[in-house]
Amino acid sequence: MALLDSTTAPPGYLEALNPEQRAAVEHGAEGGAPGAPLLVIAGAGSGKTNTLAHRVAHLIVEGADPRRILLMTFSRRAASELSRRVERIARRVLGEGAGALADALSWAGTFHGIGARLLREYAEQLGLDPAFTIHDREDSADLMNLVRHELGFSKTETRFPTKGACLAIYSRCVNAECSVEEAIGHAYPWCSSWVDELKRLFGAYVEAKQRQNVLDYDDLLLYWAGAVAHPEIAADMGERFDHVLVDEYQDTNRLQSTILRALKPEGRGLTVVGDDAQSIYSFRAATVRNILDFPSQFSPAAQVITLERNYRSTQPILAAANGVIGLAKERFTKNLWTERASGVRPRLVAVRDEADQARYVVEQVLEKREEGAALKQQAVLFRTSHHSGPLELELTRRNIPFVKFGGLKFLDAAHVKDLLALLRFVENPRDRVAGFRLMQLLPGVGPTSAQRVLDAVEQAADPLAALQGAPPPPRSGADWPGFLGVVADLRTGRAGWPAEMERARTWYEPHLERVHEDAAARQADLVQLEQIAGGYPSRERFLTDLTLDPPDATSDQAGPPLKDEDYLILSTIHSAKGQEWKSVFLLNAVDGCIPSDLGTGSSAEVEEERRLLYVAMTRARDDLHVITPQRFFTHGQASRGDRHVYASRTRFIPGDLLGHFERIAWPAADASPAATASRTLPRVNLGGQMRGMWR
DNA sequence: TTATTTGGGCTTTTT
DNA sequence: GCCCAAATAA
Repeated sequence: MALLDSTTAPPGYLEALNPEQRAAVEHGAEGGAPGAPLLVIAGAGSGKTNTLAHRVAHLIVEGADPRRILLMTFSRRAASELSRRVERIARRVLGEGAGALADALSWAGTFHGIGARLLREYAEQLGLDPAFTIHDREDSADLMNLVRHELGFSKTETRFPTKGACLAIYSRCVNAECSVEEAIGHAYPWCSSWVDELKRLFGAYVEAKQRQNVLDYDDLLLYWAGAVAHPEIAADMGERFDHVLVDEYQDTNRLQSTILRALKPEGRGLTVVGDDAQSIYSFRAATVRNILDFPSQFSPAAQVITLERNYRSTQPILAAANGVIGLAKERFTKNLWTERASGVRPRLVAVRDEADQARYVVEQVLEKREEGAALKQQAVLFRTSHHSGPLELELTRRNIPFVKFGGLKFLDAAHVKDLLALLRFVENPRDRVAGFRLMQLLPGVGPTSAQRVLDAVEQAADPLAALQGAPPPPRSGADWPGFLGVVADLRTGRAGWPAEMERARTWYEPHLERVHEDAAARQADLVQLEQIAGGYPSRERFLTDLTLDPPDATSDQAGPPLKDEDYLILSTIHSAKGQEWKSVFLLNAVDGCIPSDLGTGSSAEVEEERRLLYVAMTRARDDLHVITPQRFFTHGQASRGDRHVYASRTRFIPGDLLGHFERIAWPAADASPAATASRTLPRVNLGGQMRGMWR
């Protein structure tokens, strides 16, 4: 590789890198000035984060201004991890005075977070009110539903798509930059008779958002792309950043690539990093074309550097993972290799049902802990959030602390949403979804009278004055002045932030007690929310950051576990991206779960499910347990019912790959009739049976 | 007009 | 098991 012929010895802090990593770090970095575009194909466990951190630190050491570096990652967790590492490296090279440098790395975050920041900054030029509030997915669905009702689509002869389906189609149009017809495509065939209505609905949805001064997730990218479609704005924005680095590029969509190209048309100073074998977000319109087509978008073409040496997993684990991805229909990259020899193959564990699966995991986890592996070094991964249900029960019963990533979030709880709606309504009184939710908390106020008040508010030049002056809903009684009072108090901001959280909570608590039976537990959540609020400088920052980057873990305890506490990690495979653990347990490695029976429609979907299994397996450093329960109890029956179906090993581990695994049955073979019986029963189609239950 | 009940349809992954 | 819409009760 021509890049490697640098004649001078590397600076000390680059010595630990292998030649390819070093090439990626040093590419076009002389003097810290922006160089030619670079694509780094980084296989799983190939030291990607480390390389990226070294590249950023190296640029700074060479003289680049950290305030002029834009660093976009997939989650803010990844962004702060990266910033921390950059700081550590820079500090080691530049000495203690470097502390301020990493703080200056202020443009590190997700695409959506950076978009929100830039849009507020450029709001005036773009004709936006900088006080816009941001709707999360549920808020967006609620607004879509309001518009759907207004247009009369909720009572059509044949059923109109649900709010969730409408929003999903809309979102795909925006993110994939395609038409409604294309978005419906094969993913939503049952909606194809509604194309004209959907277009009308989407038009009205956009108008509603604009009247209310709210943006949804997609808007953060869409308005950003719209802004940089104007060359003057693109030039101005692009010039603010000498270097633009994007992580997990395989999971970006067309809209994001449009933004990047507008910011850096020549590709100068542009670095993207990713691995097409780990592309698992196509349901969010991510496309591997972004990474595959990147080099040829520029002339001369971008330099490509491939990292194939894996530092994470033992050789047997890697062999099994390579075997799985080797069966993929299309392969664009490499086989990973490692020097981490081991005689222990990954385990393929057959258990009778999900309860045994949970017991197996607990037994193994405790055994590993006895051997010295902290719980935090061990993770249990699964395809969908509810797959961990039986395990969570078992962990709770055995008093083993755990934290779960993915699936339902803290913020999705009704009481948390209620309180946030109040803050958002105060921040932006035109936000109809917030107001609508809020007013209906008052006894005697339903949809009709809430709408009436909101109509008055929305049209007024001064919405808050209009609210205070609006005729009270007839049956709202003394609660109405109480509501107006809290809104007025919070609006003046006299109490200051975060003290106003307490004011908000005091107002909400009586309503909480009336509406919910388990008020005590929910109150604890709100106290916790108040603590989180204390970490933010203002109400606006709190609301924005919380919607763009919600706390993504839930645990069995009331509060977040303390830093020094030990707990087991439970995570969806999607949320496990970029992470690694000493031991990994993969639940439900059976057809119907992986691949999900919903994801077997097209070959592209099946291929993505295969990559999902690959991602899960490559998270493991030392040992990997792939578990296949044979019997699933079906839902929709009394808890003591015994209706069940049988599942077979995932199609992604066919017979010829079994040699990569140590196959065991657990509990160790005994003569119990159930265990024997299950092994002699025929294979059946789990997905088909589950669907058939509802026909 | 609001609150509650009932019946039918769908059920993933997330910024 | 959850969401939604229509029906029914207060």
